[in-house]
Amino acid sequence: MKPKPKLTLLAETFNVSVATVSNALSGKGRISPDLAQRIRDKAREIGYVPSSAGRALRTGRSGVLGLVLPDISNPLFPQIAQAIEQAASTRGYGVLIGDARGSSEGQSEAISRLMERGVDGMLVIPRRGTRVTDIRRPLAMIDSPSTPGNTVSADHRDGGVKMGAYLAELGHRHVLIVAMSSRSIVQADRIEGVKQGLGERARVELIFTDDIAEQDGSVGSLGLADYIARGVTAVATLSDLTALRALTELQGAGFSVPDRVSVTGFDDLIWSSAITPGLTTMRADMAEIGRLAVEALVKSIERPDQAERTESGTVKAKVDRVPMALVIRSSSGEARSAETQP
Amino acid sequence: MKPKPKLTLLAETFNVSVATVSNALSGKGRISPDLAQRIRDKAREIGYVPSSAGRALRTGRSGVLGLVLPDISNPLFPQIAQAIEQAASTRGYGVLIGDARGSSEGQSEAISRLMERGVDGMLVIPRRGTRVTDIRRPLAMIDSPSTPGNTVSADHRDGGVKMGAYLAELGHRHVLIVAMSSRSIVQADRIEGVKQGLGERARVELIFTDDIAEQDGSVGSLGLADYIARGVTAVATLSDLTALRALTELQGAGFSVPDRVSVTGFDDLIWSSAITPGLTTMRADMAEIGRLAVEALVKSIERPDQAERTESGTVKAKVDRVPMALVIRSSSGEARSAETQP
DNA sequence: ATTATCCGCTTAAACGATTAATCTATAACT
DNA sequence: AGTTATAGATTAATCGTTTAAGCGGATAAT
Repeated sequence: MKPKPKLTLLAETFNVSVATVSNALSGKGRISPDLAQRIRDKAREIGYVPSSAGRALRTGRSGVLGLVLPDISNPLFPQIAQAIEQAASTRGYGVLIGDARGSSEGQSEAISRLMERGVDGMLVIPRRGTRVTDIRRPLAMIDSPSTPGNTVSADHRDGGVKMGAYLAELGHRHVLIVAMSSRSIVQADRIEGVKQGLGERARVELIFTDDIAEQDGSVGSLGLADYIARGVTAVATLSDLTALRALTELQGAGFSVPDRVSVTGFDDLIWSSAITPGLTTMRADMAEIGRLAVEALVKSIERPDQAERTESGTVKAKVDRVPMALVIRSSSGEARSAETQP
Repeated sequence: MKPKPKLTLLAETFNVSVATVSNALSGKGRISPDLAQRIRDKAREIGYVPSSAGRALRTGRSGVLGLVLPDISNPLFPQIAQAIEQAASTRGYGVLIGDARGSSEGQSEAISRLMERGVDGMLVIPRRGTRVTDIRRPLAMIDSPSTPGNTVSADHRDGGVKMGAYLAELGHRHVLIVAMSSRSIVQADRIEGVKQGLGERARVELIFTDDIAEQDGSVGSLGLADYIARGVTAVATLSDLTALRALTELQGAGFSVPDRVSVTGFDDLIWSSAITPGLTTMRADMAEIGRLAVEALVKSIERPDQAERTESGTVKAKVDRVPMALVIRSSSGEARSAETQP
C-alpha cells in the first residue's frame, strides 16, 4: 500500500519544487523540455492523478456539469443522457444528474443540490412551464425553439411539418393527432407542425391522452375505433409511447396496420425498431443536440467574455434548433381510398 | 453583485473566528447555543453555501458517488438511475454518471474518469463477464446473486421461478423461453428459474435473440408462428423489449394474445402498462435495490471499519438479493387445451 | 564594461473549509 | 484563598494544486 502520489512526491524524487512539477504536467510556465518529459514519464509510471479537490479549490472550477431532468423515468432520458455524457466527457467534463421527480419544487431542489455540489454549469430540460431562476452559473436549456431561453433543441415544429407532409403525400386527408399534454411547448410545436405539413385541405382531429386519463381515471383505451369508423386513415401520435399504445390497441381490435390505418410516432425510442410493424417515427439527432448544448455551455464557462447569452440569461449555441429526420418503417402506408372504406 | 459568501464573511460580521463559524454550522466543537443559532440564521439569510472543493480538500471526501452502466441506452437505465439518484441524494450524495458504451474498455475508461473526478465510491452495473479491478475505493456491484462480488440485485432466479410457476398454474405445458444473450448471468439465472418454476413435466424450448440476429443479419422476425404450430401455448421472454417484439409479431400474424398464446416479459418497463394487452411481467423493486446498494456503499465510505466486504472486495449489503414481484396484466391467460388446438 | 534579456527554477501566497491544540475568563469546589 | 473544571472562544496547521513574482546566472546587446 503506497501513499497516494501527490505533487510533492514527484517533486521530491526529482529534487525540484512542486511548482516545477505542476508546470511540467500542465505545459505552462518555463521549464526545460528534458526535465518536463522526465517528470511526465515518471508521473505516468507511478500513476499520478491530480486531486480534483485541490485543483477545484485553486482554480475555482470543478470540471463537472449538472444535468437536470423533469423525470428520469421518461423514456427519452437515455438518449439525452448518453449524448450529453458523451459530449461532456469528450470535453473533459463529468456529468452529475439531478431528477426533478416531476414537480417544479423538485426541479428547484435538484438545481440547488447541483449548485451546492459546485457544478461549473448546468444543462436543464425544464419541466413544462417552469422558469429556471437564481442560477449564478452558466445555464443551457434544452426544450423547444419556441421556448424563451432555449439554448438548442430538436426543431419539433420542423419534425411535425415533415411528418404531416409525409402523411399527406401518402394520401391521408383525415388524420387523428394524439398528443399527451396540452401544456407542453414541445408538443404544441409538434401539433402546429403536423397541421401545417398536412395542409389546408386535410381534416385534422386532436386528442390529449392526459385529458382521457383524467376523465377515465386510468390508462385505458384511446377509443381509436370510433375515429376510424369516422374515416380517419392515419393516427399521428406525438410520442412513440403513445404510438405504441395506439398500435397495440388497433392491432388488438383487428385493424391492420398499416393497411387499414397508418400509425406514426415521434422520437425513435428503443422499441420503435423492435416491434412489428416497425414504427415510422421522427428522430432527433440527440448526439448533435448534446454536442451543441455542451459546447455552448463549456464555452460560456471557459471564455465567459466570448460567450453569448439569450435575453433569459441562458447560453446561446451556434444554432438553436437541429432538424429532425423522418424514419420510415412499416407502420405507415398509403391511405385507404375513400371508396373502399366500409 | 455581492461577493459569494464564505466562512470569513460570516466570521467578520460576527467578529468571531472562522473556526467558530464552522463549528456553529456543523454543530461540532463547543459553542454557545445562542451564538450558534444567530450564525446559522445569518448564514441562511445571506445564502451561504459551503464550498464543496474546500471541504473536499480538507476532509478527503467529495460527497459524490459514481454510477457506471454498461450502456445508458439500455431501457432499464431510467429505473436504476432514478432509484440510485434518489437514494444517494437522500443520504446527501451526488451521482456522477459514466457510460461504458457497450465495451469492456469503455467500462474501464468510465471507471477511470470517475476515479479521477474523486468519487468517494462507485456503483457498477457490470458488462457481462467483466471484472472490475484496480479500484481503490468502495465499490458496489449490481448484477445478479450468482455473480461473484454482487452487492445486491433483484433475485432473477426467484423471478424466473415465480413466472414459471404462474404459467404452469395456468396450464401451460409447452413453453418457449426467449432470451437475449447467452452470456448474460442475469438471463441465465432467469432461464434456470423459469424452468424450475414450470416443473419437470413441462416441455421447454429456448432461443436467443442475439443468435437470431447473427444468423439473420438484422432484427427480423422471431419465427414464433412455427413454435405455436408445434404446440407452444406461452412465450416467456426474459425482457420486456423482447416481449414487445413477440407480442406485436404475434398480433400482426393474427394470433390472439392471450387467448391463443400467452406472452410474458421481465422488468416492467414503461411501456408494459401502456400497450394492449397490458403485459404480464416481473418487476424488481428498484427503489429497494438502489437503497440497499447506496446504503452499503455509504456505510463503507463513512465507517470503513464496520463495513463488510465480499471476497471480491466489493461492499456487502444487508441482503444480497431482493425478491421480484409478478405483475399480472392481460397478456397471459389459461393455456388453450390440447384438444381445441388445430 | 555596463546594461538588458532570458532561461530555468524556486518562493510563497492563495483557494475555503476543518480540526486538534490552546488560551482565557468564569464558575465550582475544597 | 487556592485549585481545578469547564464553557466558549481562538490559533494555526493542513488538505493539494496553481500561479504571480522573484532570483541567480548565462548570454546577448550597446
